[in-house]
Amino acid sequence: MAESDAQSSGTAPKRIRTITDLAKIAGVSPGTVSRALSGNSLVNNKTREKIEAIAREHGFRPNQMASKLRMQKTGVIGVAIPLGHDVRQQISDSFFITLLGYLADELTEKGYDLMLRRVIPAQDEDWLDRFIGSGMVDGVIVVGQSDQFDRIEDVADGYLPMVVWGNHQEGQRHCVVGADNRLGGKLAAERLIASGAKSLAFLGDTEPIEFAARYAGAREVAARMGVPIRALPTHLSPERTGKEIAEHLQEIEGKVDGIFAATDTIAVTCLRELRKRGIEVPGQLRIVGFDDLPISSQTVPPLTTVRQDIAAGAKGLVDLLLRRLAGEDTESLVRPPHLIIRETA
Amino acid sequence: MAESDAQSSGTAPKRIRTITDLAKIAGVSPGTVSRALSGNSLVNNKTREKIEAIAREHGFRPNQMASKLRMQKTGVIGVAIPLGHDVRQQISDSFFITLLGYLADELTEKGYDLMLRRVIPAQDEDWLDRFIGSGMVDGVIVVGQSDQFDRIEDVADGYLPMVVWGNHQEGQRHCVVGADNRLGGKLAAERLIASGAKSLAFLGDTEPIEFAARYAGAREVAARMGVPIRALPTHLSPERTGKEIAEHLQEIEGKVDGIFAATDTIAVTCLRELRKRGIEVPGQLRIVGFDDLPISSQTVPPLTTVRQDIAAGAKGLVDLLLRRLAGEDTESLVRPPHLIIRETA
DNA sequence: AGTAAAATTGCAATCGTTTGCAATTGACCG
DNA sequence: CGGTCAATTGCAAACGATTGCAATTTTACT
Repeated sequence: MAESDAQSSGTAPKRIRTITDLAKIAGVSPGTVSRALSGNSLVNNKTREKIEAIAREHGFRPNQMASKLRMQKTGVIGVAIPLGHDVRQQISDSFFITLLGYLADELTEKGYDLMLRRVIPAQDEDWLDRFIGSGMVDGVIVVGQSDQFDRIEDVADGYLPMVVWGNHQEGQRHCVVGADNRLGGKLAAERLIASGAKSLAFLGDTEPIEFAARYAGAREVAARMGVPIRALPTHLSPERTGKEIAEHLQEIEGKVDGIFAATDTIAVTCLRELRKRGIEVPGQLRIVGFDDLPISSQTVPPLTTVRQDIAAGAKGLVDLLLRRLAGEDTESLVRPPHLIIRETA
Repeated sequence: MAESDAQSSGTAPKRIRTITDLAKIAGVSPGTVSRALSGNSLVNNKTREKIEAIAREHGFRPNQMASKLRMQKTGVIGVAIPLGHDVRQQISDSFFITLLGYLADELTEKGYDLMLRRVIPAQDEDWLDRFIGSGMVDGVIVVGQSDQFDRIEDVADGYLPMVVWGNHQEGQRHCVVGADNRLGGKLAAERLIASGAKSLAFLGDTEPIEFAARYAGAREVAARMGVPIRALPTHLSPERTGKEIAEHLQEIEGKVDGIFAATDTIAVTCLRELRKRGIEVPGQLRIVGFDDLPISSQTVPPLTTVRQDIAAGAKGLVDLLLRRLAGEDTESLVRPPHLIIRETA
């Protein structure tokens, strides 16, 4: 059966591109087509069926841009990953990536699409305003505060539908979801000390606010227990991390016997360097990580770590965001982390 | 200077929401504002500066929905991840996730935004048409063919700007980027045999077309060398994988001495199960993985694997897609994988 | 059959930008 | 000073869907 075309017979040759084309074919007005296709309105069943049939046959779908413009909402949630400290950080860090996966799940389930944007604040001061003001998204989830805490704070007052993954600070104005990093740091330090460490080190960048809090928690415990602790700064890009850790290990050999890694990723790399150097874990040196990534249970020996529940975190982010979209001014959600004792401490 | 309006003093109370508001304040027409803000057009420098100043001051940004509607392009590339076989597969599989990270990088760099959509074809037959026809994206990258080869083929003829990550088959119509899986399979089998294996097994789901090709390559080599090979089907969801592999190992104990894992993720899990059972690698059993994920160099012993260059793959996807957006009908890009010899085979 | 009420449909304005074309302004030259 | 030409600007029609309101058709009932 086929199309033919032009002035002759059969079915319409021209593709249906707009609701108006379809209306013409169906012999009704565009308004009716719109109502029929959106389902909910009051349209005669027979008309609706006819319209739907035509739409199906021609594979027609209403243009979303037009629809969204008219409806003043996009059905899209923006997810921004600011890469403040270390440009390649989060992309390779399975923590963020895993979180992203769960976010996609949750949002999809709630009927939202997800627009992903990596931002390098150093190159684009205005990233957050741009993202929000773009009119492309109904709300924003920021994954990781990076070094952008202040910028996020600035925006928070004027823009309700934003939720941030990260650390919570007394009196902050933006809504965050995250683990209690300070508590996590305490748990880690306590465990290291309990398993015999006499001198601690925090391995990782202490700039990012989440990490700073972890370190602070560890310091608090260390101070209370009279154990020394030092920070060993590390970048997060996988290429540099290995070398840096090796250097640190060289330097602290014999002086430190308990390492609290800012991240499981770092802990795993560290574990590998230790093996290279023939240092026994946990015999000579104890390690505790943070996150409890899937790999962490698979290392040799399996990693003792502080677990944050990523799936629950994602659910929390989406839940709060939806409530904010509905106008509610939600509180932050800080979940307690849990110590997972395996074999490295 | 200043705005006046309302009945009193200072700065304008009403927010600038549209280009027309701004035009009114600047005392020009909306058209001029549009031109000024888009930069490229012919507008008097002084006018432009004035307009830009006002825009900056009020934090005004043109509505993207309207702009995109008018311009008939969105600046967004859709990335679809079909979860055909195993719903939780890709989300947890670091391969896809890593690829996604690189895609985000590449697209951002080219000035595109990335809209992520997980699809469960079983629940939504129409996913690809919907995504394409939504008018939300200028082009589509499909990450993984899953079991949707045919559906993708169907669409390929009528829709140019689509590129797929996956396996290439003789005579297929859609443009893919991917590794030569069959060759990879051959490399793996050759290596296993070269390092002494006398009886092989392929560990992983053989349904997905990429995996099937890997298995086929291995079978070809095995046949040529007169070595038996069998398939041990596995799911990819991390919760089930462990148990399944354990069962397989139980069953094949002593009968198989070379395992080709469909994926590094599977290989790593397998390695762990082998350790549990006290089987020596590569002494009693050899393993080769596929992908060369970051973890793979960190296992104990480090994993021998077939490497596909994910970053290059992402670059290829984006590059081809952009060329297709420009109207070119590009060929598929199949890159040779490389054997990375470490210690498991 | 006549009429009121209910159910459908059509009309036309609207969402906020972009852009071809025409009108205006100003500069420059003889 | 008039005229020509280029540089700026304004006008108004798109882009394609949604929706309040009014007009029309059905249905229901007396």
